[in-house]
Amino acid sequence: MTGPVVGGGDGLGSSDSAYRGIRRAIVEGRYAPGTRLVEQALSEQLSLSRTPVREALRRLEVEGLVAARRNRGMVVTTATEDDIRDLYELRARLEAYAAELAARRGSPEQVDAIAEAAAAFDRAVAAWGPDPDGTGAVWEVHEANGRFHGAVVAAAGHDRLQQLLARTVDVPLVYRAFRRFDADELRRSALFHHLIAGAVSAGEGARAGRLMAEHVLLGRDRLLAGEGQAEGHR
Amino acid sequence: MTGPVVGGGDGLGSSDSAYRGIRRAIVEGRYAPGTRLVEQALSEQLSLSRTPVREALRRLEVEGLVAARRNRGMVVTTATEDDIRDLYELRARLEAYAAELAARRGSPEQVDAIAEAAAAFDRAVAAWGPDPDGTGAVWEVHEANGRFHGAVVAAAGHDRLQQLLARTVDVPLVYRAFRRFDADELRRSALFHHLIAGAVSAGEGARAGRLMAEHVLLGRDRLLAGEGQAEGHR
DNA sequence: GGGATCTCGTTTGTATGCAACCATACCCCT
DNA sequence: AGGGGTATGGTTGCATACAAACGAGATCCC
Repeated sequence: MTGPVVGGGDGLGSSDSAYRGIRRAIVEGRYAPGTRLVEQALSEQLSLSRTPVREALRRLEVEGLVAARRNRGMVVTTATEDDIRDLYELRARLEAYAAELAARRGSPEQVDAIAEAAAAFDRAVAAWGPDPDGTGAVWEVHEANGRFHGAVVAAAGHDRLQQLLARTVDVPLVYRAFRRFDADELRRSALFHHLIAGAVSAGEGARAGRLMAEHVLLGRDRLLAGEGQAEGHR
Repeated sequence: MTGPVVGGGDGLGSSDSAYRGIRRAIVEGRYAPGTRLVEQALSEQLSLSRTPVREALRRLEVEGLVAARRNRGMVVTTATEDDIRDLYELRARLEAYAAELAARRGSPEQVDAIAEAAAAFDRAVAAWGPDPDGTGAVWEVHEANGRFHGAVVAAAGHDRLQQLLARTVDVPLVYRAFRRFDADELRRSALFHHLIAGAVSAGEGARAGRLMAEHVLLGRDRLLAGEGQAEGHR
C-alpha cells in the first residue's frame, strides 16, 4: 500500500489535508492578503492533484478567507480597518450569545471543559515568555485560545452557531492580534477566560455574555491599536 | 410528465446551475430530509458531469443543507423541533443586528430599497389569495420575503453578516412555514415589514432591531404550531 | 506615434477514468 | 444453525485530459 505521503497535514483525506495546509498558511500570514492562489502551483507544493486543492479553495471561499473572481482565480482576502471593526463586533455578539447559552444549558462536563481550556490557555501563556518571536509559541497560544472559545460554543449546544463561529473567529486577524500581544495582555485575556468560565459555571448567562463581549472587543481594540504603524496589511 | 426534478437554474456556469437547482429542490421539499443524494444520479438529471455536481454539494454541505458522511455520500439534513427553535432564535439575533445597522448607517437608496421590497411583498401576498396550493404562489412569496430580508441586510453594509445570514435564513423551514401561513398571517408579516422599514427609515436602530426579532420569532411560533400534526418532517 | 485588434499563453472550468472504500449479502467453517 | 471471513456491487475520492475564458503582448492600421 502506498500511503499518501502528503506533507503538512495528518489529514484523513487528501482534500482535508490541502484545506488545513492552505488555511494555516493564510492564517499565519505566509500567504499575504492579495496573494493570488493558483491551483496548479498549490497542487505541486502539496504533491496533490488539482481536484482536492480546488475543493479546499472553495471551502475557504465560503469561509471568506479567499475571494474568487469569476474565471480569474482566487486571491487571499484583504480587510480594511472598517471590516475589522465590523467583524469583531459581529463576533462579540455571536460569542456573547454562545456564552449565554452555555450558562443556561451547558452540561457539567461541558462546563468543566471550559474551565480546563482556560487553564490550558494559562499554560500556553506561561510557555510564551522567553521567546515571543518563535512562531511555535504564537501558534500554540492561538490554538489554546481557539480551544477555549470552542469549548464555550460546544457547551452552548447550538450546532449552527458553532458552525458560523468556526468560520468567523479563526481568521488571520486573530492570529495577527496575538503577535501584537505582550505578556500583560495575554494575562488579561487569561483572566477574562477564567471570569467567563466562572460565570458560566454559576449559571449566570447575562454576565457570561457581557464578559465575553468585552473580552472580544478588547481584542479588537488591541488589534486596531497596532494597525497602520507596522506591516500595513491592507 | 416526469421532467428532471432539478431543472431550474439558468445559471451562468454549470456549477452554479447545479447549485441552484439542487438547492431549490431541497428548499421546496422535493428532496425530503434524509434523502440520499447520489452524485451520478444528480449529474444525469442535470445533464452535467459529476464534477460541478460535486462542487454544488460541497457548497450545500457548508451551508448546512446537506450532511456528508465520509465516503458514504450526502443526505439532506434533518432538523428536530429543538433545532428549529435554536435556528430561529439565532436568526432573530442576527437579523435584529442587521436591522439595527441598517438604521444606523444605511444609505438613503438602501433604505428606499427596503420600503420597496416591503411593497413587493404586499403584491406577492395579493397574488396569493385564490390558489394557495399552487407551488408558484408559495415560491413567489418566499422569494419576495427573501428579498425584503436581503434588502435589510444589504443596508446594514456588513459583508460577513450578509454572508452568514444568507446561509441561515434560506432554509427549507422558512419555505415550509409559508405553506402553513394563511392570508391573515401573511398580512401580519407584511405589516411588520412596513414597521421595520419605517423604523429603519427614521434611524431608530433599537426599535428596528426589536421589531425584526419579534417578526422572526412570530414566524418560528407559527412553524412550530403546525409541526407534529401534519406531515411530520423529523 | 497612438490606438484598436488579433493571437497566444496561462489559468480556470468541466469531463472522464481509475482506485479506494463502505455496505450488503453470500459462503464456508465451526 | 450461527458466526465470521470474504466476495461483490455501488459510490465516493482522486487524478488526469480536454475545452473555454481571460489577460498580455505584439502587430497592424490609421
